[in-house]
Amino acid sequence: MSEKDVIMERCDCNVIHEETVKRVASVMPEETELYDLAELFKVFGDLTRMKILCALIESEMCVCDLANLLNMTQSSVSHQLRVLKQARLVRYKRVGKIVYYSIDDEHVKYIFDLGLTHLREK
Amino acid sequence: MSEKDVIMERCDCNVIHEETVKRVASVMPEETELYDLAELFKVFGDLTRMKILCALIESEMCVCDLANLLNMTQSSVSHQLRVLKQARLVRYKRVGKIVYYSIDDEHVKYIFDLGLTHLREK
DNA sequence: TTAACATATGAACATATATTCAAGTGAATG
DNA sequence: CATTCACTTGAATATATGTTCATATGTTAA
Repeated sequence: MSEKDVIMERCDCNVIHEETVKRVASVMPEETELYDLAELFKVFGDLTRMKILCALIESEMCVCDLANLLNMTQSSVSHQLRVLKQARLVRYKRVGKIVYYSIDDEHVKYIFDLGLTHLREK
Repeated sequence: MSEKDVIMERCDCNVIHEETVKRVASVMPEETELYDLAELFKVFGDLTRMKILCALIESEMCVCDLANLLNMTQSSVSHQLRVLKQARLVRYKRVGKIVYYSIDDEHVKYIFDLGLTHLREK
């Protein structure tokens, strides 16, 4: 077995259903798309961010309000808002010293509700 | 300021919109429900699991097939299938030596598609 | 019952990430 | 214009988590 073969051989087991594997391989989305998708759900996958999103679905709020509502430090909230902002799930507007955050996209609520539906039906 | 007050005071900033905070607080779901929701999305928030789910949406598959399709070790796939199993996103059936995995819940596809929709509309 | 195969699992390791702490902006206000 | 307030940000730390490696389990076939 050549060195190249060794390098190529990443799996330690055999293909059992070759046709299935081929067919599924041909319809799999681009890796980058699945990566982005995982990154999106990763943002939803944290209790703090979930709470922030849930609160913002209900009402636009400033950072201080969120920190008080969630009983967290303002810094921690701000860090998480940054993550939500980068994922384009929330937007903000500055009014004087105060920064108001709100949900950026209707999909947030849909995804939120769909998750709840899944949980409650089990 | 008493010791109790110090303990209670976890936030380092003031409530600016007290009415809003009170109202939102009154409609926030139970913490445990938001926790479960975050845990659910956390499962979607990993590229490997995303690939596995995406593949299983297309077809029932055994562990070896998945490992080959995704170019991963059998062990790694098996570990992730365990996570998906615990989240009730996939189910399995044993046929002889081979274990076939499939999607356990129609919601998986809905959530998957909703995520894609969100990404593609930006 | 021994060997081979498909899969599962525990421990170790490396990496990712959430929170805290300290310090830094930017805007209003006296 | 110095101070206060709302917020941001970088670094450090602690924790969570994904992969690997070695080994164990369960099934079939020789």
